[in-house]
Amino acid sequence: MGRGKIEIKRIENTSNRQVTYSKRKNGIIKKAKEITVLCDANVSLVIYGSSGKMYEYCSPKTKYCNFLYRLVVISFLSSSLCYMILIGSLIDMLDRYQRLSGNKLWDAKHENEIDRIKKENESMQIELRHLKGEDITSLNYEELIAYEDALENGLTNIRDKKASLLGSFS
Amino acid sequence: MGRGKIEIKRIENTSNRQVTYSKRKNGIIKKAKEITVLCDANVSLVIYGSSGKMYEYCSPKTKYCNFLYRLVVISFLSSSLCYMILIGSLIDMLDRYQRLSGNKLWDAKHENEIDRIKKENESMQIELRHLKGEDITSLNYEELIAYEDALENGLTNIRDKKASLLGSFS
DNA sequence: AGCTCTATGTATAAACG
DNA sequence: TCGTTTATACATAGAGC
Repeated sequence: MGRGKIEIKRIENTSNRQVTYSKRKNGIIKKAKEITVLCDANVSLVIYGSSGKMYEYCSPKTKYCNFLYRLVVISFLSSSLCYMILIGSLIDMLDRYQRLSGNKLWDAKHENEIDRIKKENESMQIELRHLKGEDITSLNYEELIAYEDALENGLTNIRDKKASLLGSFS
Repeated sequence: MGRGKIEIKRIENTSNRQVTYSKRKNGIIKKAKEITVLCDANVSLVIYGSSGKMYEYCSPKTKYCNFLYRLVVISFLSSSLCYMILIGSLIDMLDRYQRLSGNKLWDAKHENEIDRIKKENESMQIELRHLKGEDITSLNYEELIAYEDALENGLTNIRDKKASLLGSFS
């Protein structure tokens, strides 16, 4: 094009590549805007180069697509790292998706449930250790007596059961 | 352009609009592909017209952006309904996002984690009940002996501790 | 890095099949 | 509703600043 036709392959010269990128990026965005107006179309466009700077265009018409407009992706490919910054209504969008599709992607209540169960878990673990006589230095006398009673009671039950099992053999 | 300059405003003639849409859509997609190759850029492009049929392009380089490529939006604007069908790796992408950003949107592992903790919880509950001598009808002789040992051991530890507490008072 | 210029390659509006 | 054609408008590569 222009002063000379170019082959569609990677432009090796870095500065030429950058210049072409900038020009063509503007060109595409312009075209995207035009087709939006001319044809009632909906366009979501995200372009980003190796600099990490991102440009995007989203036609205003389809509000349910605007999450694309709000999706900012900064990709540092050179360092093999990819950061994604999602702003705004992604969660809303996912919520909508879940409602419409019936697919359960994510449940805010899970977090609470996990917390609750974990706490339950922890206290049971402590009780178990206490019953086994471990970690009992922090216990006071009353607590020790309570555990002693529980253990004696359990022992009695277990021994009764044992005896009944032996009895059934004879 | 072409045989005559056109103003950038909605093309009222439906068939002309459709033709222009089709041509320009192809043009934009071609440009998107070109800038991808020429400039090492990453492009995500979604276009859809009033017909509801959607076209998209996503440069292959940035796999972390491919969810856009896999995001199919069928929008029935005329009926004020919006269906979103998200295929494939959206969940993976969100997971990656959460890891990289530290933002907790949702955790796919929650479900598994809850299951795991619940099972742990359950087995501890059973063990606790057994140690207290409850629900022991299903236990066999060896298990009873194991519990008896554990209880005796625990009782010894608790009694020792009790004794040492009493001793420190005198 | 960003702007202008300009020759030239492309995209495309309109027309036709 | 599709391709194909073609004249024309537009985009842009390269150069210069």
